Amino acid sequence: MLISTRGRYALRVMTDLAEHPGEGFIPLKDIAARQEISEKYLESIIKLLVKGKLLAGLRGKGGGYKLTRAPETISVAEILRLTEETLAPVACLEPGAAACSRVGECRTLPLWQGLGKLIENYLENYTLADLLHTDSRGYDYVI
Amino acid sequence: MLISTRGRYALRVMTDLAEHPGEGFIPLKDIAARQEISEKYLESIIKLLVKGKLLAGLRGKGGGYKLTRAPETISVAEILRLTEETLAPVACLEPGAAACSRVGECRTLPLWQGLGKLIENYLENYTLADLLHTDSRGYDYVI
DNA sequence: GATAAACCAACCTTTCCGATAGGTTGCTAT
DNA sequence: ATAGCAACCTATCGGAAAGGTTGGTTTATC
Repeated sequence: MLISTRGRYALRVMTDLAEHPGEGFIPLKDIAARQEISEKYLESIIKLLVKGKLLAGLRGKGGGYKLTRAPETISVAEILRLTEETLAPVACLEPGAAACSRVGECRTLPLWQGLGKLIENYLENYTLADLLHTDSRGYDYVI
Repeated sequence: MLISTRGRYALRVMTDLAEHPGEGFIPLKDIAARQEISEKYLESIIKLLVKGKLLAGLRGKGGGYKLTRAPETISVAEILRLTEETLAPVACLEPGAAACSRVGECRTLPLWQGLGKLIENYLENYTLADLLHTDSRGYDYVI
């Protein structure tokens, strides 16, 4: 499993907010209800998005969350990097992974590097705005 | 993490055997030594490969393991499917996943389907024989 | 019959995911 | 000013899976 529930939920939150633009701040409670996700669990996820500056939170009555940037400028990769430990398909490709002592003789490294690059490109070029158009995209989308 | 240590080790085993063709059966001990993997742990991995008919085992003195087919005809996907629970990037794409009740309204499904297909294609078209050529492949390899 | 090797079955430890619970701070309307 | 709303913070927990270990049994060869 490359993407955990956390990541998937984060994406749904962002999509939800993108679908309700110009409505000011939207309370977590509303998002949780619409997306059918536990408020408490969602809270821990949103915290990551706020910390990553993708969302702004406002306290008190009339408060809630909203996007800090336009959906067209936010990539899926950017969102997932905030919730996932890593997007690398294998451990040895993780940023700051203990350099494998077998690098020189490793026959599988190019395979993993190719796969990692493929995934990275895909997620990097898929924007939040793209997610709003449920129709055409998907399957055929290759860099 | 999409691919676990088990999967990576499995690939290294297969590569190791492919690099020593025509030598009959190769004992696990030799593979473990060359690949610097614990014999016992490797045993549990090889068992899966035998069960999946990619390897044949012979007991007793002079015994060991060998490939059952030519490296050109064995895809990386095939190997990984024996060791990994799934190659799906997200839970909702797993074979036999409880059909999500939100399928109709899910904005992220096409994203995941596209990603899953991308990964699948890549691994399906990468063969064991390709792994032996450490050089060019990798990065630029896109379906 | 001793040795080499595949096979088999438990078991254990650590880590992380998904989730819950309860409390604190800051904002706004009355 | 103050009541209530909603974001924010901290801690805890059960379960699953990964990664690995230990010990034993069967089959073949010399």
